[in-house]
Amino acid sequence: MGIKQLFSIIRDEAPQAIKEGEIKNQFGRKVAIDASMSIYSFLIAVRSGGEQLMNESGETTSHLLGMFYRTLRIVDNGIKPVYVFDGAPPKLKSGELAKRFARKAEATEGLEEAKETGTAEDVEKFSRRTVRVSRQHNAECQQLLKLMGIPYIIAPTEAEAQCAVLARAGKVYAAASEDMDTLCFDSPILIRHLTFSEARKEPIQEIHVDKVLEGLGMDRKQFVDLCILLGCDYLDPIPKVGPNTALKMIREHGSLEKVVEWINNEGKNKYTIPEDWPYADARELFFNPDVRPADHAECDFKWEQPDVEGLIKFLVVENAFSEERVRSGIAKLQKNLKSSQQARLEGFFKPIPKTEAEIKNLKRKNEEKAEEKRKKAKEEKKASKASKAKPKMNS
DNA sequence: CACGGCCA
DNA sequence: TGGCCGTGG
Repeated sequence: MGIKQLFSIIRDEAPQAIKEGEIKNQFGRKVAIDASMSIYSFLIAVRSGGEQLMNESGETTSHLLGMFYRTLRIVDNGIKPVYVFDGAPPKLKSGELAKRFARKAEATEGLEEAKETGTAEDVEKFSRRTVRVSRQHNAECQQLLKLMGIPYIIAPTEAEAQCAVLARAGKVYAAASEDMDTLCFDSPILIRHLTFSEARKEPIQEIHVDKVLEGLGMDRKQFVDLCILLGCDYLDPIPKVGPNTALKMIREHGSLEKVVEWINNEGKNKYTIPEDWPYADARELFFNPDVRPADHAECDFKWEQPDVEGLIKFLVVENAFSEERVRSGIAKLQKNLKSSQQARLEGFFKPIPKTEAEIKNLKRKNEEKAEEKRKKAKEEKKASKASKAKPKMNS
């Protein structure tokens, strides 16, 4: 899922595109978060004894707990999140792609089921693999966010694409996601690991798409083609094509059309394009996703006071959360909303006046910084090559 | 996953 | 102070 190995390519070929930092650096920023993806990871990770957390009626609460505490942490760091939910799965012209993938998903599920031998470990594995975000999970999280005063919007299709639209329009600073696909949808900035910088040791990464293209020496179309070649959500990968080959192919041939043509002729002894490989449709999904324009009313959002009684009723009464923890969480929401209003009043977020001279100065400084980074990165690359160190990197 | 409590 | 581990619902 997602684009495998894209991150390591960017790290190697366009290190200037990745800025690393801590969550404090994000203070005061608005970010768009792919809600459905977050919910999915909560359903998988928030467990006790291998089982999802539940309320007294036996209904899952893992997604609510994950979303509640993660959002609190984000807000507590002065970040203003807007959550974006998936709408319908993307419709392709033929609708074939979606169907094909639904079948494939069912098939793997069946396989897992067949393999299941009944040991506790297998059951747990199985239950994790068959996790799907349901309509109810989404609705409950939306209810929670509403009560928390945190805005959300529902995308026509893919949340990633909608996040990118918001970021491009400047309605948020960045799209926050673990999924590199967001870059294909042309979000200017992608923030990865937004939440787990303090908890784990890993830094927050900001990936700047313009720098990615610059470093790779590609235009956006070639970049998307590269991503498709690396294996996107919609298409099977081409056997024997890994990151190195994919990069080489796009660089040598310039486009997927040419790559396919080459494989079908000169390259046919080594590579085979999967039988059904509608790459043009996949590309179309990245270039013309079904999204709401940023100036649309549905893309208006604001942060509001939490509904204290509503939250107590929903989380404590209906879902067995600890009242004490919920109340202290609410206090954080109130405090941070107040302090961000205060900051605005005091002109903390006052836009920097951009006179000609200032812009020039800023540009010069950015150039210098970039140059310095490039130098440093080059040296680091040399050093790591010399020592043959293989940096570990997993998505 | 996120938190808090515990211990070195 | 920070790393580990149990608990949350």
